[in-house]
Amino acid sequence: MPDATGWQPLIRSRAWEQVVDRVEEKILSGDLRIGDRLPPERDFASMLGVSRAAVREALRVLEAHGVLHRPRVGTGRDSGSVIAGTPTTGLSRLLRVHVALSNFDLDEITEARVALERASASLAASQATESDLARMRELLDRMDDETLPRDRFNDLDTDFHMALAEAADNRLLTALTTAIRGAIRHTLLHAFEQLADADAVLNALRRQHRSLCEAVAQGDADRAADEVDRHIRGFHRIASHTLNRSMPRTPPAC
Amino acid sequence: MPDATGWQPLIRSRAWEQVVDRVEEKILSGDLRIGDRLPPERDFASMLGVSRAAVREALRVLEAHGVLHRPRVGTGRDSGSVIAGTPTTGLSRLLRVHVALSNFDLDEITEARVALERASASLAASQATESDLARMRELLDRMDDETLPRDRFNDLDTDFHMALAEAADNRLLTALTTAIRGAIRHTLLHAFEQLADADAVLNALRRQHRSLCEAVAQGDADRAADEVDRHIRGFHRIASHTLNRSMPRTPPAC
DNA sequence: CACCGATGCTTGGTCTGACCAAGGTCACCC
DNA sequence: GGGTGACCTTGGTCAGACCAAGCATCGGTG
Repeated sequence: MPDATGWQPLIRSRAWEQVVDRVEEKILSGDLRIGDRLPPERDFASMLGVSRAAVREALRVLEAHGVLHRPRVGTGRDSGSVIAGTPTTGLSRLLRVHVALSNFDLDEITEARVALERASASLAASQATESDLARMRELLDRMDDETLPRDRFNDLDTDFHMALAEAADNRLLTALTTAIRGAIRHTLLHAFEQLADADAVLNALRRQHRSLCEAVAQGDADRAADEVDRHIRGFHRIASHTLNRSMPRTPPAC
Repeated sequence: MPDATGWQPLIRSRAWEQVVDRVEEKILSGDLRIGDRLPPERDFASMLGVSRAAVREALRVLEAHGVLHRPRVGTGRDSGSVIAGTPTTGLSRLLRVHVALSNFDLDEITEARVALERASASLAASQATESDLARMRELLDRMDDETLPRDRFNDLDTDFHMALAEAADNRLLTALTTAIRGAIRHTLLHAFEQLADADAVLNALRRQHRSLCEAVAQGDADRAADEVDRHIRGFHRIASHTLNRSMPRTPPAC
């Protein structure tokens, strides 16, 4: 929106920004696809008429967004900077740090998780394959181990929810679910470790997972959505209660 | 997951990655908050024992993720790199480029939109303020203008959906909705411009918006969710049909 | 002929040092 | 007192250099 005078100051875009834009243009227009290679940094720099440093800063941005693989040295077939298409890592990192900056609190995240996972659950119910179900059941079996350390349980829990998202066969839902889950991993783990009545809670989680899994297997989309909804909100209630007791206040800024 | 031998190759992390990690640690631990300043690049580099280039590459990554404001030169109060907390820009850019890389197709995106906006709509229905409703109605009034160019209509449509998300008072839902909408802005605009029976479609959209807005105003969460669901799926059906006719195939890779 | 090691090229990772431009500060001069 | 110009700080950019890792090639050795 222009300001009152209709004029706004020019923002000179920096060299590396223009490099990012060029690459993104090529991707948007379909010129660059997953697996394609960008020119070597030195060549690319001279092609674009900028310094190698500018190119490198641009490549770092693209890599951080999951657009490029970690570059490899040498002359091999996949040496250099290769177009990737792995949004999850960047997405997760981005969400995690913004969660830490308290742009998003746990209530908001829970609400979004419920929305996304309800959708995953009902899609999964209508189209999960046998191998999807087998994967989910295998994870649940491993979670039944009473001697499992908390962090392993938490990781398996994460894997289960990711398996559910994958069963929905929707990569965006999967990526968002994975990213959000990754972003709050530490928070959840902390909650797990502080649990007052841990065994009861863990058993409740196991029962809810089984029941969700059953609903998916039976193809009951509505029940699957409701199960995952109750499951997430239930644990969130316990977790936020636990966390509030152990960290009553965030320390004030200096 | 470790490989069969239980050993996996070390991945030496690069200098700039360690810088990013340091900054993120400080954010995760609460040491750095929104508005705080990082040291000047030169000082920061010598503090961390790396070159200025490494620091700069790290700052670019953080900036791309919306963690830092665009740095300002000079000695002013907000000169240098300031912690930001603006996830939407980075999120949108990230999603857009991954949409272009066909990591996500329009069906998947629509499903995710429906999931997120159903949640927004029902939350909004239960807690929208008068000013939220006024904002939404004002946008709808402006969309009634028959002479509006298609791109303006599209932008107002976007604004309406963002206003809905904001009425839900959940910043994560808002950020995700905005980012996804931004990622498919061009696609939707293209669909708008290719519409066969444009007036009929636009009028249908207007009716659906009004009816959604009414449901929110009446506090009817379930109806609001269903309205937005039908609205999004309906337009998606038309849009994908239109787009398929105008661009029957993506050209094969060379 | 098959195998293997040395050598050299390509490529990313890093650092140093330099210059420019923009924004602020402050002392000096009218 | 007010303007103004010198100076400092800070990011933006570049050139050039060196290192280490990965590959390819070639020549020697069995």
